[in-house]
Amino acid sequence: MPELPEVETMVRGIRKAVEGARIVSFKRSACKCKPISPTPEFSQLAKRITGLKICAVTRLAKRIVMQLENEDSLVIEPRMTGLMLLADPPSVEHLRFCWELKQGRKQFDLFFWDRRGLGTLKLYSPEEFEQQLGENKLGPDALVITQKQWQQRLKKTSRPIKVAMLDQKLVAGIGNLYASEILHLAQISPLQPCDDISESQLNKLSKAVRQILNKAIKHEGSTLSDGTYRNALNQAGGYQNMHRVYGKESQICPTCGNATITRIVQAQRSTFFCSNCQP
DNA sequence: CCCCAGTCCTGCGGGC
DNA sequence: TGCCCGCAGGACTGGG
Repeated sequence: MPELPEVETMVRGIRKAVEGARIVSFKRSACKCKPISPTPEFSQLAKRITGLKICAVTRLAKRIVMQLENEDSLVIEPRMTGLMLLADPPSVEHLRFCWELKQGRKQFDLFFWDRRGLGTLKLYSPEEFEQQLGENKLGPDALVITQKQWQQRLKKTSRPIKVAMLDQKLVAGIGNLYASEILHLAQISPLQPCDDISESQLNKLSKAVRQILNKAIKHEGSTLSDGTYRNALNQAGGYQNMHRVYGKESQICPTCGNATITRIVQAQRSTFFCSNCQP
């Protein structure tokens, strides 16, 4: 499921080809499943972006932002199963949108593919962008947040740390999979109340966040057994082979070799941890 | 304001 | 063999 590392991999995978390219056409795919409705509606959005140059492709938390030459931003949120691809998508039936792009003499396609269709596509003016995705809507990016900021933000709440880490207003970019992996490396129980976390634990946490996310980026993200996540060239990631706790219920903890991994449900989401390493 | 449960969406796997 | 149900978790919404 695309979290920060997977979205960063998508951005890096399309950036070179897409930055500086011009949108020749924008098409909606006629798949049998329920169509994704962009904002604004498709024909209006198509009219507003056709012919424009894409100046920059960046990541904002778990979103992909394509900055257009007229200052509008096209924002893609892959959510659970969305992919941005330069290569042919995994299947034709879940292809959602296609941008025909031209860079110099080269013409090529950029695809948005999404099996479950929870992904979103939105076009924002600069004012709308600030209103919808400004600082009060999203916390600091997980790769940039400092130990001091963690401390200031966590002391304000008594929620369990794992639940708070998924709150995008508190910190942006961490999702369910990496939250478990980060807490395991930091040796912190997912149940620990935020306002109860010690200085030395904060230090471990802020280091573990960057360590896990950077390593996951290096390995181009996690492709789970359903095989959904792919990079821009439709290739699987490699970080799933390095998971220590996520999806490992009842298996021996690879860190301590003693306890077995426990699965609990927090805020309706699975959490995996080792009760020995993370007391 | 804070927090939680419910909702969207599709494919898959288990139970019968 | 086929059907039904629950589950996976991004982010948003409504209500306590």
